[in-house]
Amino acid sequence: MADKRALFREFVARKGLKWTKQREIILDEFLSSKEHLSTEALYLEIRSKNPHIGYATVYRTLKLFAECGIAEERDFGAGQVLYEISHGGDHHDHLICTGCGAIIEFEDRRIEKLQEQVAQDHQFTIASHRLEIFGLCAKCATV
Amino acid sequence: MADKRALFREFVARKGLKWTKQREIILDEFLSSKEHLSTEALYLEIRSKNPHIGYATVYRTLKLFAECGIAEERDFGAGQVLYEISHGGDHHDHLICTGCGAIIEFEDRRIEKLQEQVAQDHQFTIASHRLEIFGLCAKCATV
DNA sequence: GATATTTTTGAAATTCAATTTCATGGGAGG
DNA sequence: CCTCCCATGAAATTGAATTTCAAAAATATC
Repeated sequence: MADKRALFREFVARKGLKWTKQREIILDEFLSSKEHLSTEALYLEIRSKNPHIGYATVYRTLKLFAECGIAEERDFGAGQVLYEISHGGDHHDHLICTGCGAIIEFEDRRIEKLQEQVAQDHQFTIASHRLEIFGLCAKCATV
Repeated sequence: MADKRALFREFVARKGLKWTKQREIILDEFLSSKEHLSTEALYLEIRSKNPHIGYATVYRTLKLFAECGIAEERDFGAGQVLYEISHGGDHHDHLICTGCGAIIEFEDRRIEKLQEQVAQDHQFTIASHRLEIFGLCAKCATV
């Protein structure tokens, strides 16, 4: 994760922005998290350790992460955007458990290929895509 | 489309709701539209012919359409929900032009099959899914 | 290392669609 | 008719996202 820290520092420098204590704290907290977090959730997490950091700062910093490329914004239609750590260039999609909220990532080249074919059939140029499968994970299905 | 009208009337009766002039007008307007409409857009369209119908009524009626099954709610992440007429049981996905906003529907059984396979690999039970491909349509790509 | 310059911060305000409230109006059965 | 209960629509509320603005902090300049 050290490289992601470096990436963000470079990004901040390149854009003529400033390196602040808040950005460092938010970056560390974000990179050490494992889940898909909402701005609110990350804010609360940070708040518990650093009561002086405001929501707006977390919000703006997450936007910067996304712009920089170390984070990705995901809208699963639950009314709030979630941020996840960007895992390099390989695109992945999601299985979302409507029971417990768990989010499982997966990758399938065959599906991607078929998408390209569909796009071609419609003379459509792909910029991005998202595939989300909703249902129940193994744990929730047995309850 | 007459069958969809019948479906909604049945639904209204079954739920002990009432058949009103407003619901009839909104239903007709919705069924005669061809595009993916936001509540706001449908409201404005209806408003131009029937100034006495309120936004809340259009909003609530679209919700009823969705509950009844003659409409589907789609959230393409553009900040507002769009409604489309439900085309029977066959699921379809979308190509969304970020240039002109055009929405192209497509269907691909092979992709669906692969999704089922992925779900199985993760002991995941599918309830629904959505696949959206963003990019440029033929028209916008050449500009 | 003091000062000027520019960005950042955080509390509060604003936005915008979605959703709810509530008093009034309107169907359907008795 | 009349009574009950649902529907309507204007306005209020919600909730997340986003912006504002004055004070504070970081970098550049001398």
